[in-house]
Amino acid sequence: MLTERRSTLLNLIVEEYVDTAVPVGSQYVVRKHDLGVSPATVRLEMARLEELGYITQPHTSAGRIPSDKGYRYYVESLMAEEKLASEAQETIRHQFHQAERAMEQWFQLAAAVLAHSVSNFAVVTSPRSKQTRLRQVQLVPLQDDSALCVVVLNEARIRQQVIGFREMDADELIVVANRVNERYGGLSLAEMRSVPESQHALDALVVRVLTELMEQEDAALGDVFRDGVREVLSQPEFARSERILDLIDILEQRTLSAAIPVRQLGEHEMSVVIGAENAHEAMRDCSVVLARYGTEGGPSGVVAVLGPTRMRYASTIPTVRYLAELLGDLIAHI
Amino acid sequence: MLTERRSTLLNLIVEEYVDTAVPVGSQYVVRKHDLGVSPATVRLEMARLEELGYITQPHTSAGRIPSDKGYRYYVESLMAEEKLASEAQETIRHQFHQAERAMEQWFQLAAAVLAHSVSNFAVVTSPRSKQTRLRQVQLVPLQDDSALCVVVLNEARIRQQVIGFREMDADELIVVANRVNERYGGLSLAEMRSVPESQHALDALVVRVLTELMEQEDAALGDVFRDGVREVLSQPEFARSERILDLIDILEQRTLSAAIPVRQLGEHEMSVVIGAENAHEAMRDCSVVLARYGTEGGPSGVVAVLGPTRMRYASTIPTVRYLAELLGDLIAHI
DNA sequence: CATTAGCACTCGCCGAGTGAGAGTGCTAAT
DNA sequence: ATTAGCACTCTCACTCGGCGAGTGCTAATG
Repeated sequence: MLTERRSTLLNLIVEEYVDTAVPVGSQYVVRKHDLGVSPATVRLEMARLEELGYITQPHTSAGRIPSDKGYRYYVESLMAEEKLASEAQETIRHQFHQAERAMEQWFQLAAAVLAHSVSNFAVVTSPRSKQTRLRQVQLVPLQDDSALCVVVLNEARIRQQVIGFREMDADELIVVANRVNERYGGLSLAEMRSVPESQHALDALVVRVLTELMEQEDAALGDVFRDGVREVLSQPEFARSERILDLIDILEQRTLSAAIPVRQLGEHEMSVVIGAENAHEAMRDCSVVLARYGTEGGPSGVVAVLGPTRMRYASTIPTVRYLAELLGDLIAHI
Repeated sequence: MLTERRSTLLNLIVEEYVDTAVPVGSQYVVRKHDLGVSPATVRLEMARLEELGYITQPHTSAGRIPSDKGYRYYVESLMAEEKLASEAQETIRHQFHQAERAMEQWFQLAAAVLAHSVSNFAVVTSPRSKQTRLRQVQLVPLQDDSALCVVVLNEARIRQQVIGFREMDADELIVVANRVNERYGGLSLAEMRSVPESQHALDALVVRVLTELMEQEDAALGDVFRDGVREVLSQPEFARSERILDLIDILEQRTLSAAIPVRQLGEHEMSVVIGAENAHEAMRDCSVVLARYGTEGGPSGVVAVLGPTRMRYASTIPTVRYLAELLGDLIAHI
């Protein structure tokens, strides 16, 4: 625990630095917010805070900047979460009403809105539940020897796959689809496997495709929607740096799931990962704020923001939380 | 037309500069490729080429670099297209065989392969034909008052939309879907509109959703797959520049369709847009190489590469062409 | 004992100055 | 038409010094 004075000092340093991106000096602190003490005293306290590991100097004779530990302390003990302005809430809510129908767009929209609100990179995954279940299969004839297999899974997930056949006709496809739906509709992967294999060769073929596909689904996260590369890259810490490229790689690729530690996140929980706490090398000076959204036990997804460690936690965290709630409400109505 | 000597000189300058990104000086040219002339002569010719607008100097006492006009002349009259090494072809072909089944992934893969092959940003759009046609509709019950409307269009395009009903039961949905399929299956938007409206309220509702959706489809390009932000941003021209951000914006957003002039591109044609020929301000020193792929009169999509004007046209163009052919073959087999 | 004034010291950040190198254009000779 | 020679230009990299912000230490103070 820190003494009262050190706490307020650390608080000041974090907020000042987050605001300006300039190392904070003792005189500046005293001048701007008048604590009743002199710069010298502040320096003493700063030296102490540095020994304890909460702040560092980029070089001798520069001001202090918060260390990862300092940010962590700030987030956990000092920060006063800024309430989301009700107008902001209204704006966000409004944008969602615009696109009510096309569910696919919700998540993209969520990512865009979030990225814009917090001026950083945002990620939203579509919700899914622990177990994939088959809802319905449809076989659409393409050419003489192939058909499109349209698979509807729980949570309105849709997958498609081309299947090649020896020969077939359109009517038979309907029969096959009906049989498969009857036997396998509503089942999870494990349950499907316990059903004895059909004698009909076509059925078996379709089922094989289905199980393969559902295996993949069970392993994967939801679809990932991102936005805000521009926002995060206009932050001064990335303006002139080769690390940008590594970061872009992370943001762009599917490596994303590695960067964002979704797994260890319970229902309705929030989590903040700061700087070197990140698994990924290139994210040493980034932080991630993430929240799970969704219904208890039902399908759930993730909302996350990625930015420099020097991030406005006090407003980012509530915003992420708000969006998670919003998405939770939305999908509850499906 | 340029004299023979000036042509070869321009050719040298372009290829040298493309390779090294360093302005090309007279002495260097003479030393490296021995034309039978002195630097002074080369300088004279260069001065002439500059007057004619094919090359420029970044500043007095620097070497010359090609202007947009110079690149254009190179592409149209000088360039010897490098044949794609047959191993490279094999590698690419091989990667496609890996992912034979999941058609959705083809285009993403194509973009990735292309971006990697040419070390620039790549875009691939999924194929679609001039007119959207309805193939089949499926209604999947979600809750008591809503259903998922799964729409299969031509070229195996799938769209989904949630529809809310007053009330309904699962069996009725099947009946509705069958009726709609019977009456509207295989029709284009225009044709659908000429069919008199159904008396069944549910049918009409579904049809309304369908037409709305197909309108959007007709207006939009295919799905867009991109890859290679990293590649293009590691090019030296973007390494230290604020224009990166604008460029990223273009690459990321849907503005993309504005950046890539797909419209004025006939079947099986290729097109190269150089520097200031681009509509977009931020793309002043970028070039785009694009090709249409697909079957005659049938569905078609676009393959494109975006990079700095200083791009290896001689290898990029054949690579783009090759990928277009490959994708054309692939989708011909659906 | 905590606080503070005073002071010497340390760095990073310009801005000016400099020399080297690469490249040019011009002129006069071939 | 070509080319050797030369003066000139401009960038780049480097150095040097002053400025300013900030620090840590010491000694004086309440």
